[in-house]
Amino acid sequence: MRKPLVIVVTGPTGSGKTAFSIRLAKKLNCSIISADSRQVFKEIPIGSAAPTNEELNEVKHYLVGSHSINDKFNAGVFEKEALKILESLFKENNIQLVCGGTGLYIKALLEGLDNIPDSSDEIRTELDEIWESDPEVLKKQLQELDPEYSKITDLSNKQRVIRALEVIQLSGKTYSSFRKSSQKARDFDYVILAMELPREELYQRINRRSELMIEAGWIKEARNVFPFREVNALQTVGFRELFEFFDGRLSQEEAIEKIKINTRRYAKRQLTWIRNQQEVSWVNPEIETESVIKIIKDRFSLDELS
RNA sequence: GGGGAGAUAGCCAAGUGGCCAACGGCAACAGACUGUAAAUCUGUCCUCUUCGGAGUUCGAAGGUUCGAAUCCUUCUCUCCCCA
Repeated sequence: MRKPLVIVVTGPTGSGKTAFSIRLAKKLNCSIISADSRQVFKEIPIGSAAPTNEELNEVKHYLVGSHSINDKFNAGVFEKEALKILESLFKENNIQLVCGGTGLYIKALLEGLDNIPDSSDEIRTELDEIWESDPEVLKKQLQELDPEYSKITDLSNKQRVIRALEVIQLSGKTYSSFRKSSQKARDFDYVILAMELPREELYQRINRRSELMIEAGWIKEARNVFPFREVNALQTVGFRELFEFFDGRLSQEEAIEKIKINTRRYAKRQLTWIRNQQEVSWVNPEIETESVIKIIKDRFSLDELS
């Protein structure tokens, strides 16, 4: 018997992944596991452009609104939870869908993360304070403690430097000693479909969607989570700008304009990742599901697909 | 009609004789990415380039000067004030 198959639907924000994946899931009679680092949080469905309740009723979704912004959620947690869900879903149907725009999460699920110690808030806070007062201290420290990683990483990238030092503190070993980039064995095959749209059209969709999200009550949603503005889950395009609006540093119009710009920039980063980190098949989000199924059939010479 | 201010690269904007292809910022484009990833960071950004350079720019046209985005003249346009 052949291995189960995971169909991954990815693409930049606003490219139409959600609608596409729901169409495909209904055809294949399977569920959808979301690979989206913000849609997991139940407090921010509007701001993360999560599937609507109607959409959620059409197809069973996992990892959408399943966690709280105060929970710890990251690529490692995602890898573990998504694998567990997949395993149980494969008992019903050996084709399943993963849909999302968080490239790192998808990579973690498909290839696995190396066994590196999990993050520690205490150490991070401590290192963060040092960085804020003088980044050079930590840069030098990393160069001494892990010259190998210092060479390949960007020392002006605070998050990278802090993570490396964090791992060193936690383990007593260098960060580079953990980084094997070894692919973990997975008992499923996968194919990645990426939504392809002309850049101009994508940007127009993003602009329009930002307005719709505001109309749908995004500002109220943001007000509700405003007290937790420091949590990682809210270091997110849109919320930051709305918080600035609440602070009185931006007018509402300015905040919305900035949201559009920053969402476009985010989409661009996603495209860079997809283009260079993964091997994907580009498809137009309007494509007929029959054509998609044909692409997959051809790839895996599957006959049981109907 | 009279008086004043200003026109700089896609946008905002600094520069008031040589160190200016022109500070900064934004947008745009490209890239990196292993537990913060909707995060974080890097590069390009007048044209051409064998990346050493070469060529054309600072509203327009003239002029002064060894040398002008910067000084002078005229013209065009924009804004403000008084009529």
